[in-house]
Amino acid sequence: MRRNELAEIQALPLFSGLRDDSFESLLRGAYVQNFPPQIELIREGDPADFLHVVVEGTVELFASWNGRETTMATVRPIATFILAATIKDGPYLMSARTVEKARIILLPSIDVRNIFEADANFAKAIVLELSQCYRSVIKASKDMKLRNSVERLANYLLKKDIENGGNGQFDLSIEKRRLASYLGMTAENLSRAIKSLKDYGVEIEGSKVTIKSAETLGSLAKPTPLIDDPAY
Amino acid sequence: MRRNELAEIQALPLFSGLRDDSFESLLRGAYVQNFPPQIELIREGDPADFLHVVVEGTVELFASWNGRETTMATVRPIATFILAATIKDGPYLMSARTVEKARIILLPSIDVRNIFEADANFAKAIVLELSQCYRSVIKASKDMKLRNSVERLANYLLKKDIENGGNGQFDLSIEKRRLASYLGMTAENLSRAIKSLKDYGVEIEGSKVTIKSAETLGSLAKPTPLIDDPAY
DNA sequence: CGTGGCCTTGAATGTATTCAACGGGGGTGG
DNA sequence: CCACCCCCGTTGAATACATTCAAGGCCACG
Repeated sequence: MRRNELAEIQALPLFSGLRDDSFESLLRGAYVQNFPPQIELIREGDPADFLHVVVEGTVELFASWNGRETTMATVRPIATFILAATIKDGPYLMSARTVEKARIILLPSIDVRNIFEADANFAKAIVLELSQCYRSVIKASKDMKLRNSVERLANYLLKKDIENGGNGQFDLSIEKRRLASYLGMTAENLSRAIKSLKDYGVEIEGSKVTIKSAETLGSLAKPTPLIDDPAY
Repeated sequence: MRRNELAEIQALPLFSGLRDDSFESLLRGAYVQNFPPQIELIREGDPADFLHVVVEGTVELFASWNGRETTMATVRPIATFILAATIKDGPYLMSARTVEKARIILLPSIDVRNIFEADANFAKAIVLELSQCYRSVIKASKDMKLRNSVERLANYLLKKDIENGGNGQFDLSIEKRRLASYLGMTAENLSRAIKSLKDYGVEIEGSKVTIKSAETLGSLAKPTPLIDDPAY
């Protein structure tokens, strides 16, 4: 494990409050791995042997049933996934695969559970992390159920614009077919959604996005912190 | 508060491990209230002043945006809701209303947070409860995204059948319009879904449900613990 | 006996997916 | 260096799934 990564991990809210001995014993069984794109990391139904921490790259959580598949969430650095399964010692409810190449820390679930039992600070940190995860899923679910595809795209673009300085010009740093999946629609449908946003002053050429008026786009998107603010 | 309720509350996984002094101070600020049907208990966006525990009746969690509304979950005794908002001291992400008349315990969030800080056992119990809530939402989300309305109904009926002894005869103890909302569809659509299940040996007259062959219905429903088992 | 609510049914509409076809750009191999 | 090919993105048409709107039946209740 790289030295600066170690510091970075210890700085994570989830681990920052740990006693030194807890943190050490957690890392003793841990290892880091680099994965190429499109590798399946875990499969739903399997026992949750490791808590995963995404240090670099992007991971997609998805679920399948009866030959169908749907994207549930996207995890970017630095964040954990399948914490709940680890804690409950239950099976994964979702599968995960890398989207871009990714660097991931694997912490044996048994260690996580042991330290959770022994170190009250860790238990508290887990509560906060879990609350965050829970609320993220709720927000994603609201986005999916309450908005149609054009509205989801509009809100996504507004969010990205702000992340990139809010000057109405930024790069879509993601393949369109992945974006489509991320937004819960087909690639074809995304094409049409992009087209229909022209009326609201959105221009997308290749990966270059131009929003002529955030006001106008906002009148369609109607963003709200109760869905769109990750910190809420 | 009724005496037997107090015992019942203390028996909840969430509270059973508490130190006696913690439990007492938690109850000091608590109160119990009876609500008629269709009362709005909390509104999304409001600060999370109380942790709610449903002792009796049914509560629906729902979310709104831009004039639309969708049911997110249904809470039945004995369970808590909005634990995550309470812990994070954040705003509610969902609204809640009673469906049937309900008896609910209200625990001031500030007390919950204080005891969470002071009593490590409580922190652990909260982690388990939160994990449970999280996984429930994931399962509900999978049900919604991976299945169409007929399949959701089929799985619902199979589950209810088992709850009622699994003899293929039971009572739909819920209004159809509510069931429709619970299953994420309109009342009209539920009517049609019921009709289309006739081919699979399902007969619904009024509130009496008859499943001629759980096998046949199962071939359509394809239930899986990764979506349908609440204990998973 | 009337009335209101719940349920059902039909028709029209909307949203999104599927299937098929095509264009263009980047990379590879000749 | 160029031709080829593959993959991504786009577009159109057909289809699937679900909602909306309108109307009518049934039952319980006053």
